[in-house]
Amino acid sequence: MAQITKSYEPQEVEKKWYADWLQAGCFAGRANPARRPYTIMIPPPNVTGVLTMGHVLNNTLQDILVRRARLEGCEALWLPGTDHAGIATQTVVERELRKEKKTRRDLGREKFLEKVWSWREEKGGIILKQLQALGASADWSRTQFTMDPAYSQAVLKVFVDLYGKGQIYRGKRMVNWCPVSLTALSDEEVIMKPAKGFLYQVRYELVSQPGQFIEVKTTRPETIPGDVAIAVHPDDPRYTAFIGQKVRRPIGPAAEIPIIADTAVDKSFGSGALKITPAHDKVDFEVGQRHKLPPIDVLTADAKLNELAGPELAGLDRFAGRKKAAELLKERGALVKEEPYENNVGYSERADVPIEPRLTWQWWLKYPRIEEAKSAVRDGHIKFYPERWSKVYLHWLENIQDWCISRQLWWGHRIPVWYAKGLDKESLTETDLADPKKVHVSLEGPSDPANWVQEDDVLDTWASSWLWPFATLGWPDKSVMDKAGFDYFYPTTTLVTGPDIIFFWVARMIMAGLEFVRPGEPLERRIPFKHVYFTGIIRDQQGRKMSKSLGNSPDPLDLIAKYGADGLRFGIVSIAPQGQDIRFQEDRIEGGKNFCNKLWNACRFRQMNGEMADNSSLGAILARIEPPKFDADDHAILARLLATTREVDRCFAEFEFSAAVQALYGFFWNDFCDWYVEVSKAKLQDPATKANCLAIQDLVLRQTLLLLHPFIPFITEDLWHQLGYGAEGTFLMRDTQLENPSQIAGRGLKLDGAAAAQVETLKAVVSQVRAFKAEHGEAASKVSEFVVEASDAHWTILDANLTKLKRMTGAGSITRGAMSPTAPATVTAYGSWNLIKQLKGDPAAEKARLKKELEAIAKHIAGTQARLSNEAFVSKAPPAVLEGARKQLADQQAKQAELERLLAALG
RNA sequence: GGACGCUUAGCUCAGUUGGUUAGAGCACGUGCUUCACACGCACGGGGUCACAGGUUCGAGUCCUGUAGCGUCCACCA
Repeated sequence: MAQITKSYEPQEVEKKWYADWLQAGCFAGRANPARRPYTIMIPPPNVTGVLTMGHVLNNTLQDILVRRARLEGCEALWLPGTDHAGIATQTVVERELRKEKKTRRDLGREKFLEKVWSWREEKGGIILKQLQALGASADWSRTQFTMDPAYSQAVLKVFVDLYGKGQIYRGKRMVNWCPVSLTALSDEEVIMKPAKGFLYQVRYELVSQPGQFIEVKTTRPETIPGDVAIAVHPDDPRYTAFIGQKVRRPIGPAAEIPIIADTAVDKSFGSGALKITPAHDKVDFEVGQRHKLPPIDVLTADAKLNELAGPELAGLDRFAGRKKAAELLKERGALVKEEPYENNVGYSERADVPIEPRLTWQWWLKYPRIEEAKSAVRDGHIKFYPERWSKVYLHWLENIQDWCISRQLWWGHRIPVWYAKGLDKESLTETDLADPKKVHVSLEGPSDPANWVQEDDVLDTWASSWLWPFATLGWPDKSVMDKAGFDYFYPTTTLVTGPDIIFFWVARMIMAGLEFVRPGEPLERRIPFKHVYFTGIIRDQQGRKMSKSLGNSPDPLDLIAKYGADGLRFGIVSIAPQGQDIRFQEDRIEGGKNFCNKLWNACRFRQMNGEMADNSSLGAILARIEPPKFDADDHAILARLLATTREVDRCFAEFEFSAAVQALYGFFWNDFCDWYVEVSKAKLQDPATKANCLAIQDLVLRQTLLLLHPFIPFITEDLWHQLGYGAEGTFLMRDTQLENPSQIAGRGLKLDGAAAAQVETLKAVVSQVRAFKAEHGEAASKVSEFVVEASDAHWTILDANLTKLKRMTGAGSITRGAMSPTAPATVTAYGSWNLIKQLKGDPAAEKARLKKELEAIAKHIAGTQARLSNEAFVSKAPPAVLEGARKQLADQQAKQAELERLLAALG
């Protein structure tokens, strides 16, 4: 066996093991009835994306879950893939085209799509390669892409199916229009942002009473040419007389428009009168509908004013038009007032410009299974972690609106609808739409394609990714599903994602699963996943979201190069408590690396301290352990090992990853390295205790590697083999099962519970003695001589641990005897320790020190006594607490007495 | 306007059902090239747990309110 190197160098180790795992097919998930399935579908990143810190966290957690599942004996499937990301990808390619001074229309649909595909060939999958560098144990042979032929078939089938069920319809309605991307957007893709502007107070002259006006307030004077009415509240006494009268539109084509009454008007806002512009506002549109007032659209698709806005405004961009309209109003004396105003404006998420409410023909989806989707979460078939997100989810479902699923883009799934040639698509009626001679909807398309024209629009990306949990397993093709193990792996076990896509993706997947999978079967067989773990968002030091545009996100690959993939994984998980946003700190990643190095060196220490014995199985190690030779430290370390194992179990059950990491860190670094390994140094010198001590180390290291493996897979796999835990050709990650503590405890080991408490006390004593030395100017490494005055019981304990204690306190000798009154002493839980090298201690200083300590203890005693003399406390506190307080008082008083005795001895 | 989250050491954060003197990592100070590890060891300084009330024998923890920060939802032009 090769000697373990002095420090851990991750690069070679990571490369080697990832290649070996791939080579051996360790990541494959295959239906295996002998095991429980554990399934995770990756939230598919954008196909042309690159790895961000958010991906690192998200995918590390998924990898942790599947690796742990494997160790628990599950058949784990982590299915990877990418999303075609319609708008995002198309935007990127169009930007490239613009460098050549071309637009997608110059190329035409077909050529443009070729370009996108070749872009995808070039950049696609980079992110998956990056995930491999992170150690992701996904089944790459199953990699899916939402534009793959089979996946696309599933998407189109769903469209046809829902259309057949009447859940999908075409309608001319108000949509959120992005004037840059030139497409409709769903409500979820619109972000409300406060925008600074002006509130213009405008007066409209009454036709019948010249010189009389009605005033309205608006932020968008450029849409006045599109006004079709002025609305007031029917119950507003100020305006009762105005209802039914007409006013003149102050700018744009001359027109007389009516004053109408509608309850949508808020009496208390502004003047209480509202201009009605049905083509450019959702509420106005509804009002217009109610009053049968046809909309006048004064904007073009890219948000310039058109000829309907009148010659003064036509051709202007909407913002220039706004200024111009205000000027025109002023000139005509119609502008009463103009005041700075801040209101919320909807922005296009992708293009970051204000969206326009726009009346267009679109395809709409009435969500299926809304009620079932609610109960799936409400009744606990799907559990959210943290639970509070379920409230957000339910609230959204309560207020759900039809989903605009068509996009005026080219990159995406083209909608499987054909219109009869020559049909005027702009003026379709309900009857036309229902007529199969005019509108054809099918997977195969019409049999006489020459007579038909296919719909130009494509589907919203989310209208493909909402099928991810089952379309990736071959749905709806029965033979592919069987091959993929659909029956075995669905429903998936856990979804790991960010709360920012709870509506976009999570809720929709739930509805899709309920609608399409295993129709007629119980809800719990149709849901797409059982657990949803919502990660926090990674922020920078200033608390800003990490994003490419801000450039505040470190490149994960740089971090891997610097700290190793394991270091990065350990670090990121340790700062990611459940459901809380994370402020990224690189020093935590460094901490991860340092932990790996610590682990490495502890194994190195084991290897340097004796021949490796039979480590081939847990049983083999347990057979080498000799319980009769156990001392308190042996009992204590194994008890802590079992407790840590249980704690990690609990953490996995409750998705508390950072708590698991902290538990393992504390156990390994503090309990094992700082104490057990240190006391081992004495035990290893003694042939009588050496073999048992090494066996215990082997047991602890083995279990620690198993527990740590999901978090830091590379180094644990490597050390697993270096220490002989795994045979050649086998893998920790694939061929090993995590045994639970009761099994370990069940192999003839009776752990003494009291030993742990004794070790804790010994640690405190050692710590106190070290501090005592430091206080008196003796370096920890300096050999000191101690005389201890202790009770028989305490001395017995000290005596039993003498060699270790000498090493831990840096003592040449620790003897029992009478104290020197002049040498400094410290009162510990196990006797008073006298530092006799300092015979010439300064009695005055020593006195002062003791007095200070006495003062402190007196305070504590007073506090404890006060509690104990409180009648209510004594009668109401639980016995354990009461007893604890009494014992505390006794200890404090004993210490006080001892301090007083020392003080008296000083004279 | 509604909902949710956060506020604990200089920084980033833990703190399970209320129970001794509130913890960790980093940073800081002192001392250590001790035969696993300086990516380390030992010791130390540092907190009126945002604020104000309340419940309780006992509150960082439960309740009410206030403030600040953040997120989401919402058709006030």
